[in-house]
Amino acid sequence: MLTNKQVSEAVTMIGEMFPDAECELHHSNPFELLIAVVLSAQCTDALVNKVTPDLFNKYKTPEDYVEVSQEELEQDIRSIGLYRNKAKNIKKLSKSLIEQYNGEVPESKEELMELAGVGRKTANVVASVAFGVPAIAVDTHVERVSKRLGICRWKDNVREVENTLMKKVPKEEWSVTHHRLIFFGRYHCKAQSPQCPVCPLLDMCREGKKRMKKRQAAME
DNA sequence: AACTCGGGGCA
DNA sequence: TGCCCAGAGTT
Repeated sequence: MLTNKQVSEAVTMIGEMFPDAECELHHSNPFELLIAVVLSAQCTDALVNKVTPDLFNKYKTPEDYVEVSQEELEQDIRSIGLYRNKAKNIKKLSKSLIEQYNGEVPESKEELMELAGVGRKTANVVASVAFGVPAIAVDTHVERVSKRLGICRWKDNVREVENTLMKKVPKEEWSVTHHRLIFFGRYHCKAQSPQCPVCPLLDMCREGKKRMKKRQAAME
């Protein structure tokens, strides 16, 4: 397991690899971000960014989503997949916003997680990106790189990965940490093709060293 | 813990 | 054309 000092070194090095790591979803306010992150479940941000310009041009407020028919909303987000669930969740979530929060997006992770279609990851992204709440969103990228590097244990569940990251990274760096780990996982430490031979973190990476050793053995 | 929802993108 | 992508809800 990496020490706190090693984790902080790793995060710094990843920061140098991705100096402008930040939320890639198009949005201009907390409500749009919330919708974009809900839509992004189980699909790529790039795909979500293809539908949001038209979507946000058509729907400005929670009322707009409540008033539209389920079928019409489904058609508007059809290309991202899982569209029936997502359309249903967005209508339900919009209704909750109107009834419980005067049409505004709540700022706490706990309140966000009560909303339809909003789980741990989505709540953390919205809270941290839109409201500056300290949080580390653990998606599959963050989970994978945390396990490969040895920040946490292989058998840890999402909650444990999140807790370990929060323990090992100073609170004021949580938001940069989660964006950097996401970029690192998405573009470099990819699920099927980690770029170990050219990785600046190889020396401290548990999985990377194992893979390189295997590679070496295969060469001989 | 396992299962379901799903079309886009790439090889 | 088949595999990979990537969370939340339900049972």
